[in-house]
Amino acid sequence: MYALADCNNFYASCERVFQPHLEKVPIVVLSNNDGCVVARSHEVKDLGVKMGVPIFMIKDLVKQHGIKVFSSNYVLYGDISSRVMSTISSYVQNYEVYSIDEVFLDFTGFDTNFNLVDYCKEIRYVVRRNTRIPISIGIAPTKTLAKAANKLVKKRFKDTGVCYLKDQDDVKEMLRDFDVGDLWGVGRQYEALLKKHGFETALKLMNAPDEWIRKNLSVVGLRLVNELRGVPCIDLDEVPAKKKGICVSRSFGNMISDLSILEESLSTHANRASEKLREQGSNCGSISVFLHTNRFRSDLPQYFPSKEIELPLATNDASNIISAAQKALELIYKPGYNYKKCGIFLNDITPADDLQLNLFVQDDTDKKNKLNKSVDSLNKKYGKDSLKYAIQGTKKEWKLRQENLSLSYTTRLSDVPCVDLNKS
DNA sequence: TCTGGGGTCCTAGGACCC
DNA sequence: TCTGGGGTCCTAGGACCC
Repeated sequence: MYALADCNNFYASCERVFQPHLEKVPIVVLSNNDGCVVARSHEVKDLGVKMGVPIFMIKDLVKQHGIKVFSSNYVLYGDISSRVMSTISSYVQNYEVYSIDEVFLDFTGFDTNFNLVDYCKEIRYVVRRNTRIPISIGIAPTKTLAKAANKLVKKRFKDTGVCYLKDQDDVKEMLRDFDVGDLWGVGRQYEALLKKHGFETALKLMNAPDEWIRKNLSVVGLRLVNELRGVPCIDLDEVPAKKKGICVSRSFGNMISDLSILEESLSTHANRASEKLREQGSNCGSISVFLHTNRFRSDLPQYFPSKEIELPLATNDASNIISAAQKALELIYKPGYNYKKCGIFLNDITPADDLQLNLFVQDDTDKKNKLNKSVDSLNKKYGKDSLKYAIQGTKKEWKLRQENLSLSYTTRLSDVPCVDLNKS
């Protein structure tokens, strides 16, 4: 048995933790740069606001219903997520943190000793008590079915918050009118294809012929169908795998044409990317830099260049990666365009302790390692970018738009809420 | 005026080897 | 007129996830 626990309207719920007066108020949280709606409280969902709509398209609705709008505050969400995960993980030996707001639990053997529904109700209660975050839990014999069960909670088991598919009879019963497009692993393309061929529900897909699935949805689709049949094909990944590629990119608050400002922004991304590389103990063998103009402005000239640079020695050194990024940027930069976004990819990732030397290249890795280690520990102690490279600049003319950012209630001392005991 | 930022896996096809 | 039978590796593109 597996369970999937997920946080309801996670980002929106996080904003409510320290502003409880927003409990019944409709709220949305926006993507970076205050662009699109990425989280909605249930009041907003009821108003018909879809996931991912640009906020400017619903500004009338916002005004009319007094929707509270938040910029995304990933520091807050990340911290609350780790509190939720640590509470849940105390109930089970093996678990997989699948995303910022979801965790798979391995309940193998639990069903003989526990009433799983009661057990999960207790988990829900304690998570809510410890963190104030509401969660839903789906339980079933495979991860795909647990995902589906979790989805069913919101439709049919709102009051208990738990849905348990004990055996294939439960599964068949529940999947009879489960939209095939709501399954984990069925996106827009597959949904259209499946419905065109008469597989409108999860139950119909479960009974589809293997050859047809293999041919049209590849082995990934076949795994999905087998999981629906109760045959586990997707393992629990307890240790997150090392990234095979690392990307850091951002849109700019405003369009930018000036090379020196692009350099500041790109080197900040390059620096961050090198930090991610060091965090997982890897080197990269090549980098690639890209620029984007604003694709929604059809009235302006468009330009989407990118450039890959191979490094002489695999590295995770910030200065090496920043200077390679700068070189690439100079090769693709053209004046006269209004750029909206830039970013860097790190590729050819290898373990840092497994460095292939080059007869013709001086290896100063040890020296660089010492420097990076010092910089990383200073930034850990004093806060992000306390110590940074001069090319990153200080003015941040390229910074994100974040007009409705909440405080970092749990991670910055000056933002910690105060309680006046005399008043209460 | 205003439209996010990350990732993974699989397949087909081409280039190459003997 | 007739032109084999194995492989590997890489890349681009397309599907998916949050």
